Amino acid sequence: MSFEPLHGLSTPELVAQRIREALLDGTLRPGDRLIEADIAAELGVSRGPVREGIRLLGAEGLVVLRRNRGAVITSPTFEDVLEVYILRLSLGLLALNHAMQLDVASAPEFADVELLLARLRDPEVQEDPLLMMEADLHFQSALFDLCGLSRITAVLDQTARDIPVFVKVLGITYDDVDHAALIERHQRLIEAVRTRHRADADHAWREHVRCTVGEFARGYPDAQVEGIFDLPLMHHVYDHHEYQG
Amino acid sequence: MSFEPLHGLSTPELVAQRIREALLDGTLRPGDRLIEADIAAELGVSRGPVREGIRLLGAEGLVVLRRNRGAVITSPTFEDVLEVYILRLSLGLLALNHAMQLDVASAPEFADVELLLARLRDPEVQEDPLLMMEADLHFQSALFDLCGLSRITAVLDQTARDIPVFVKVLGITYDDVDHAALIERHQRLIEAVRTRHRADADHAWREHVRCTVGEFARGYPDAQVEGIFDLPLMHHVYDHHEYQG
DNA sequence: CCCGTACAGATTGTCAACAATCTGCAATAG
DNA sequence: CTATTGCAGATTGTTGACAATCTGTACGGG
Repeated sequence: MSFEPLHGLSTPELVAQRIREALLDGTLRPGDRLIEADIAAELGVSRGPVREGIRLLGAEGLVVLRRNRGAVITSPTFEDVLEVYILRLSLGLLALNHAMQLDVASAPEFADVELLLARLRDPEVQEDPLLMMEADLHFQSALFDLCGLSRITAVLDQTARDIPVFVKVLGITYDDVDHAALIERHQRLIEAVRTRHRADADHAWREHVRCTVGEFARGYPDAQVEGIFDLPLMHHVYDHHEYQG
Repeated sequence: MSFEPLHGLSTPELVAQRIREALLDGTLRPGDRLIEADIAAELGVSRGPVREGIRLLGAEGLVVLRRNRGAVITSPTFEDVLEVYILRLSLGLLALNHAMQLDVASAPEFADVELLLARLRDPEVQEDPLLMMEADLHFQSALFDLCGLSRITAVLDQTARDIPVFVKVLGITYDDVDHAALIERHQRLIEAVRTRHRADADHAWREHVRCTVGEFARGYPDAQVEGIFDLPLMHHVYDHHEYQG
């Protein structure tokens, strides 16, 4: 047996999903307005759920909401992508560290994480860059969930939903990514978490973010990455122990 | 002249605000259900705006939403408070660091931050612990806003809204806080940002969070703070430069 | 006596109509 | 000719009614 939960998504979530898809296939583009009535008519529902769905996207930062003036698709810049990755770098390290303070290797969820990593090896997934990116983010999300800090994982998940849209909308090319290297990094990451080797986990996650952003920057015309990751995240510059007591 | 913006809050925001206030004065308590129709009747509006307001609180983590089953006030634990402060510690450091990479001392907003700090010295504010806490968080919010990273400040602001409610609901006592010391720390923090002395800013913010949490832990019966801030945030344990290149 | 089912009340989800607000354009005054 | 004002259309905000779903209780079979 083992059934899927019956209704996966509520109507507003479905609406939000549809709009995200429209962004990914280019039907909707930055600057476009979202008219509640039009979307409602198109999807065959009333304005209520559509309104809620749009608010969901607003909270996510995918659309800008202005009172009495409706919703407009955001026009993200490469700096937005950088901000998202700064968030993911920092909160990812928090999540990993806290996960390793628990006995996470023996948790049943840990097996799921490994399953999701295996999916990245599927040639069919590797075929489609978007699919690959989504599978990658899905893996990362499951890994971070192990820490059990719901606010932190909520923020991480939010950024994860933004990434594919931003990449698409900004026209970032990421076709020539080295899948083998990516999987190798993730393998090291997961192994570090299992054995609770914090230095390795820290290293692997930093490296992954650095590589991903570097890859994006390569495919993107005018990227200004310096001063973001190289000029350190500040907490790292100065020795932590200086501040004890 | 110079008028205030005419309508400050939308109806849903007003509803959310009212519910927060009800939590702060004890009218609403953890585990209580929020019935849309009841609240609507009480506030003299229809269910629509009330529904939206409740969703706002849901996104904030103040209520738990379950499909078709309504909203229930969360029953936070002290660990929730710790998670919030871990987030604030980490993201605060990011925000400060990025603010100092800009020429922030000459920005007009910087003067506002100093004004908000001055408010903490007002004896009338110091009288009321809740007022003091809100003024403090307001100051911090303005300070972090200087970094110009909207996603990061959005998360910080969200946690700031949670804190007073969590403290009240958990029955945390914080009456005997040393106001002078708090202001002194903030003064050092603001000075460090102005002079772009990153080590000092880093130190001051860490210390503030550590003191605040320590204060809460003192007034709270069974607090388990160890292993959260002392077992480091991970990024700090290992030298950053080890990973360069 | 225990378990599963059927119902009734309560509550959320959805809808379509109405009111309030905004935007752009045209008319008007200076 | 430029700037302000007033309007019409478009769109969001709000409302009350209706539909779908959930919760708890009472009933009936085992």
